[in-house]
Amino acid sequence: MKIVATRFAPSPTGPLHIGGVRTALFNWLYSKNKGGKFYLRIEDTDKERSKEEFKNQIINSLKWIGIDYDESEYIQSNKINDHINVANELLKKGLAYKCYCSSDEIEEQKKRAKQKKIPYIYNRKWREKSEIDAPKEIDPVIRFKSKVEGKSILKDLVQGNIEIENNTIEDFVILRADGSPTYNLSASVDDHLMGMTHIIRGDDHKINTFKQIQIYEAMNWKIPYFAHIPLIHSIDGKKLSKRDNATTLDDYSKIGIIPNALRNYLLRLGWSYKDKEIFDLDESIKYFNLEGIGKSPSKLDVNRIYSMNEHYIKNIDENELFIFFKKYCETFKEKLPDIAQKKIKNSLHFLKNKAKTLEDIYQNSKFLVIDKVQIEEKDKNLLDETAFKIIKLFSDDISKLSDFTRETLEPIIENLIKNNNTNFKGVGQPLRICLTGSKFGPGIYDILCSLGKEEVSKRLSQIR
RNA sequence: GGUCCCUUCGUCUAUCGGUUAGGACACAUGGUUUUCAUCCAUGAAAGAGGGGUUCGAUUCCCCUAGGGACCGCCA
Repeated sequence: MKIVATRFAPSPTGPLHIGGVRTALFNWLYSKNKGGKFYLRIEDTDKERSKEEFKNQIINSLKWIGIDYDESEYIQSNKINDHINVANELLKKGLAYKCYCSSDEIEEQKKRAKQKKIPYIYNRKWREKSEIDAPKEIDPVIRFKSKVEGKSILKDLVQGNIEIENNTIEDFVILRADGSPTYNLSASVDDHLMGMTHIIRGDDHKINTFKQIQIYEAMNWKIPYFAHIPLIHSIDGKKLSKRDNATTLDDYSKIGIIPNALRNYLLRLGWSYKDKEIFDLDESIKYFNLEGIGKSPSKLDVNRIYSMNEHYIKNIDENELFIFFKKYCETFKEKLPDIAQKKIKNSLHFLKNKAKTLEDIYQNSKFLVIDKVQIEEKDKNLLDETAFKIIKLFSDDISKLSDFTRETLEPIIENLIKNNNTNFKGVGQPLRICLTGSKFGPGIYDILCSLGKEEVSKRLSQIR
């Protein structure tokens, strides 16, 4: 039994979006599950639109979410000669032919088909025609001789058997007039050369698969297994496109989504394993299979990405979380000074409890590192004379404290409540406002202990 | 227009002929709490419609409707 080999084959003509990442993830997980290989192939044969920056973005996205690939990226344009050779071989075998139709002629036929509302399909005009009749001024394209009779069945691992009449597949171009190979040729040749056993890709490739299988058959190559996964739709029910907003990984990392969470979300979008929702990396690999992939397209739900993120923020190891946070700040906010890092790291255990994203942690941590407390205008009137009195008393009380912990602070606050005939809010709220500038924030003991005695005294003394 | 695919709560999904159709997110209500959250409990919420097959259909088949993909000398 041959070792399982899968690949992800994006074209670097735009930023990789979340649907592509899911395809990559499924391929990667499948090969990991089977102990196989996973490759990245950059399909950069569209010279006009392929950009180095997109290639880098693709590679970085995969890296960010934790998908690694065997060997180095396979650059399709480096293999063009192999593709051309196959085209020539097909030509020699009589399984492909030169077509001398001008683009104008083809366009004309398409237009006419549209007017008559009949499906356009190339009329195979040059399939049997002699080249002696060829117009000199036209560089021919090479077309593949598709089957014209009978039916083909694709045994799809996700969709089941798909049957199609062969005459609906036209004699597709495999070599352009300029001699360059087209997608269906290049992809088939590369997949064969790279030894792919399983091709897991979006639903939108289904018709291509019928073409590619014919190339395999013509060349007498072993046909890989195919699995066409349903597409991800945006909330309006359409296929995600590169032109949609907020669908690249960068967009999610920018708002403070962590890779583990997005990976888990993407895994469960269109795939399931019983009722299980949370899959750590090892579990993803252990349980992933093709049987769990659903047949219907699924909609992207940002809400769920947030809640998944919240779950991961609250549950992953704090050191790991801090590494994500640090990286996040460096990339999207500011490089944190060591002292700020230390303070935040020590406070992560309570900061994370109010956070859905790394951005939230960043916002929540601000009170720790500011020089001077700015009290929000709307909260100023909450500080009345009683409040100032209590703050003064509190300051006096803690000045005698050698040990500044929850245990030593609790009796102080309880006494204040009792002696001033108030409740916890009467003490906690003014303290919180004076120390953080807002009436919202972490628990009062978390604030006090994370700031420390000196900083608390300093901030309280600066009031008024 | 042609070909192909899909259809269970708002969303992601479980169910592989017999279930009070389950879970998760979101939502609502209540509780805990020290503000905001968290957390806990409870609730509302689904088989597109119509025919078959069957003792029995969400599940199998057909039709209709709706949605989607593809129909490039792009990938």
